[in-house]
Amino acid sequence: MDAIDRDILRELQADGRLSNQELAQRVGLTPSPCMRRVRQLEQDGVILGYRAVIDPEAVERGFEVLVSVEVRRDREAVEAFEAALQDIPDVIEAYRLFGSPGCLLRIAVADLRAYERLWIEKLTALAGITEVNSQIIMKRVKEPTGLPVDG
Amino acid sequence: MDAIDRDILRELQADGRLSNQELAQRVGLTPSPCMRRVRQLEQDGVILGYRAVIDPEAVERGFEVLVSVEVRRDREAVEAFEAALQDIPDVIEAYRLFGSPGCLLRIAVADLRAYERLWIEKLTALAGITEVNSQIIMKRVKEPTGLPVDG
DNA sequence: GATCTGTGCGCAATATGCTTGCGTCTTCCT
DNA sequence: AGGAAGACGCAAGCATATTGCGCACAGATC
Repeated sequence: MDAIDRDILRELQADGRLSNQELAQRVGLTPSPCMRRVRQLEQDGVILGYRAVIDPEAVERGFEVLVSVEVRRDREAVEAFEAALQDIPDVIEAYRLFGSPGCLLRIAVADLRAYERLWIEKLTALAGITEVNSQIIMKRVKEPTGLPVDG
Repeated sequence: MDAIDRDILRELQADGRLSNQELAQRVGLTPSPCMRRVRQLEQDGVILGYRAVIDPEAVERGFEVLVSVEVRRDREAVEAFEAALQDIPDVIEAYRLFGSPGCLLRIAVADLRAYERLWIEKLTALAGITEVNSQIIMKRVKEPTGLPVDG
């Protein structure tokens, strides 16, 4: 993992569909060794995959909410809760935290009405929960644009 | 935007480097119309881009922290704060919220030591802040794997 | 109910880019 | 200083992307 590899990571993070030729030119290599490096990075698990980024509005997911959840502090409740999360597609992302809240969910739905329905039908119905606190996102201040690659 | 378009979005979200041939086969089309649809989705802004997903551990960013920040409630302070965030690469993602906390940051650094340095050098140094609360992520319960595409 | 029109599919040909084997150079270790 | 391993660049063969064209289907109009 040298400077060129890091350049490759930066470029592919910005545009995952860069052609090998273009990528090679940008990092100062010819196509052959460039592709070998990419393959190597993929095999080593440095590059986990490639993903298209979709506009949430276009697929009716423009309304995002952060939900703090407190779960009863016993193993069964936690495991059941986390398993249940997997089956709610609206839950985009979930973290278990130290301290309070015990868990944070990021949820994407169409609008406030859709969130109300999700809240009443799914979230409050989850077992072992002692507290639910919804916070609507006013604005995304910084877009997740990938990890910084130092060096 | 019909059922085939949604299939395309699902497939490309799962693997953004799918060849057009393979993609066409999966959604039940021949390569030509399939590529035309993809181009259209790109032009319409439904597909915002493509991105390689990198293992945070491999680039020294395996230690993630969620930071709640309270900012003084005046326009200048908020704008200065949000502008300052843009210049801290360790801040991967930032949301301005209704209610409390006023702002939530997701931060990725190498380890606890690196976070301590960031905290003391950058976070506490930000102007207009009234409260900073760091929460270390114990576990990512649900991986962000893209948006669900209904239909 | 027939015709017209617009939209979208599939086919085929061209061009582009990917992929692999091989020779050469550098670098590091002994 | 010599040897070996790793990485680069070149070139050839091959897969894939890309474009223009003809055709079929659906909706609207008369």
